[in-house]
Amino acid sequence: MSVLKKIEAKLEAMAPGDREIGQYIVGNPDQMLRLSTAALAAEIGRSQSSVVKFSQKLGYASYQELKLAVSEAKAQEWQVPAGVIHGSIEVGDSFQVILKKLIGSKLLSMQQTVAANSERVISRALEMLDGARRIHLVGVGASSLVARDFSYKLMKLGRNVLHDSDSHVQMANVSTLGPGDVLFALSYSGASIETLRIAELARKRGTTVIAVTGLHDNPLSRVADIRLYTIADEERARSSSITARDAQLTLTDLLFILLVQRQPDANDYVHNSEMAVSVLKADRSS
Amino acid sequence: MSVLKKIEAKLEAMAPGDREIGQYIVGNPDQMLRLSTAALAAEIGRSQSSVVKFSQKLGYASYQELKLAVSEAKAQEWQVPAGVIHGSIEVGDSFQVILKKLIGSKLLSMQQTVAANSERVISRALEMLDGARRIHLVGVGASSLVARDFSYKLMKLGRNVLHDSDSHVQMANVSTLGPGDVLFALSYSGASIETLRIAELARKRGTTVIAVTGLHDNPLSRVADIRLYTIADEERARSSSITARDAQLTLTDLLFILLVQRQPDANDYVHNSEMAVSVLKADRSS
DNA sequence: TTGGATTTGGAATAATTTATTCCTTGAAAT
DNA sequence: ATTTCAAGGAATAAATTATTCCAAATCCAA
Repeated sequence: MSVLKKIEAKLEAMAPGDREIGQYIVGNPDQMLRLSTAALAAEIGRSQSSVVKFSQKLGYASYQELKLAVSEAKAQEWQVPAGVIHGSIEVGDSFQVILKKLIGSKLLSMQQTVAANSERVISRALEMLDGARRIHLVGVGASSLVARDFSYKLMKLGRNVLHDSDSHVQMANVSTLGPGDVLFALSYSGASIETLRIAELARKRGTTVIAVTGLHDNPLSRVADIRLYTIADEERARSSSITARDAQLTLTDLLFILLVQRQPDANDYVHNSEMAVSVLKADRSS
Repeated sequence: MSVLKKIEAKLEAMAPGDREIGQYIVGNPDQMLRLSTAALAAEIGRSQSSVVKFSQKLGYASYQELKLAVSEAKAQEWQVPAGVIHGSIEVGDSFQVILKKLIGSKLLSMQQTVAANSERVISRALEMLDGARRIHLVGVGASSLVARDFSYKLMKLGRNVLHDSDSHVQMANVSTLGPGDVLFALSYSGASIETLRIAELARKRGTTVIAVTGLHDNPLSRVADIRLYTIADEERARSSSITARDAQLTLTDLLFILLVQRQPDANDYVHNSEMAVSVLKADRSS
C-alpha cells in the first residue's frame, strides 16, 4: 500500500499533533516533498522535532526516507493520473489532457482487470482451453471483435477454433458442440440475449462455458462454469465502450500468452503463420 | 525529458569530474536517492562540493531538488516497468511477471503512439474525417478488426461509413469514392498488398487518404495525404501483434473522442445508439 | 612557447537541516 | 492524591548542504 494510503488509514488512531502532520502530508504531498522538517512544522504550527518523530513512528529511518516513500507513492498515482479516475473526458479539455485521461482510463481498466481475476481461475480457464477439442468463441457487437481477435491468435497456435460474427451462425454451430469442447463467451453487460442463449444451450449440451463479463451480477456469468471478469469505467458512456473492450482484450491477450507459455512448439506455429501472411505483404521499399 | 535522459545526453559535454557523477547517477539512481552529497562523493572518490555544484549546473536549486527529479524520473520508468522494454516475455516467467510485462508493453506502445503523432497532424486528420462525405475504412487481418471497431464508433456519431472485412468488397467500394471522401487505411507494416492497392486507387480518384502505419518507411504511408503512426515493440513476435493492435486502437479511440468533442450533438447520437442496442439485452436479473 | 584567462575541482567553512536528548504538561490509571 | 506514561516542544548535537576561496590544469592568443 502506498504511504499516503497508509497514513490516511492510521490518521484516526494518531495523536492530535501527528494527525495534523499526517493530514498535511496526505493533502499536500507535493509541497511536503520540498519542505524541510522545520518548514513543514512551521506550516502547521508544530515543532520541528515532532515531524522527525512522525517519520520514525511510521517506520522510516529518517525524514528523507519518508520523502522518498511519498515521492514513490505519488509516482504510482501518476499511473492512474490524478483526477482521471473521477473525471471523465469533458468537452472543454485540451488535447494534452484528453491524451492523459484516455491513457489513464485504459491503463486503469487493464490493471483492475488483471487484478480482478485470480491466478487460480485463470489457470482453470487455461486448462480448459488447452485441453479443448474445439473452442467456440461468441460475442456480439464490440465483443464480437474481441472474439475474432482471440480466434486469430488461437488459430496461430494451431487450435481448433470456431467463430462467426453472425449470431445465427454462432447458434447453429453450438448444436455441434458437446463435452470436451469449450464455449468462450464475451459480453461486458453479461446480458446480450444471443450470447446468453448460446451459452445456455452449450451448457445443456455438456460443453464447458467460460464467460467474460463485467464484475456485476449478470445472467451470462451465472450460466458459466468459469467466470472471468473485466473492469471498465462504467459510468462514463463516452469512454466505457473503449475501456470495456480494452479490458476484454487484456484478458484474451493474457490467456494467449499463457497458452504460448505452456505449448512448447508454440513459437513454430506462430512463426509459420506469420511467414504465411508475409507472402501477402509488398516489399516495403517498393 | 527525464533528468536521467537529460544527464545522459549531456554526459559527453561534461568535465571529467561531472561526468563521473552523472554516470553514477544514471547508473545507480536508486542508490543515489539515499546518498548524501558527501556519501555520493565518497562513492566515486570526489569532493562533496562537486556534487552540489553538479546539481546546480543542471539547473536545480539544490541537491534535494535533483533528488526529487531523479525520483520522479524513476517513477516514470516504473510506468514502463524496469526490464520490460528490453525483455520480452520468456518461457520461464511467473504469472505475476507476465502480467507486469504485458501491461508494461501495452502501456509503452500507447504512450509512444500518442507521442509519435503531433497535435497538428491529428487535427488535420480530424478536419478531414469531420468534413468527409463518406469515410471508407480498410485494413486486413488484425487491422481489419480495428477498422471495424472504429467504424462502429463513427456510426454511433451518425457518420457515413463504409467497411467490409473482405478486401475484394473493399476494393469494389473504392470505385464509388471521389473527392470529398476519406479513405482511412490501417496496416502496421504499411505493406499489405490489398490495403496498399486500395489506397493507391483511392488516391487516383482524388480521395483523401489517411494512413495509419508503423513508424518506418513504408509504401502505404508514402501514398497517403495524412500519415499517422503507431508504435509497437517490433522485435518480439510474441507480443508484437498485440501491441501493434493496441497502438492502432489507441489512435482510433483518440480520434473518436476528439470527434465527439467537436460534434455538439454527439452525446445524443451515442446515447440513442446505446438505447437502441439495449433492446437486445436481457434483464440482468433474469 | 608563454603569459593571461578561464575552467575545473577540492579544502575549508558557513548555513541549513535533521536527529536526539531532555524536560514539561496533562491525561489516564491506581 | 499519586503514579505512570504518552505527547510534544525547547535545546542541542549531529549531519548534510551550500558557499567561498584557492590551487592546479587547460585553453588561447600573441
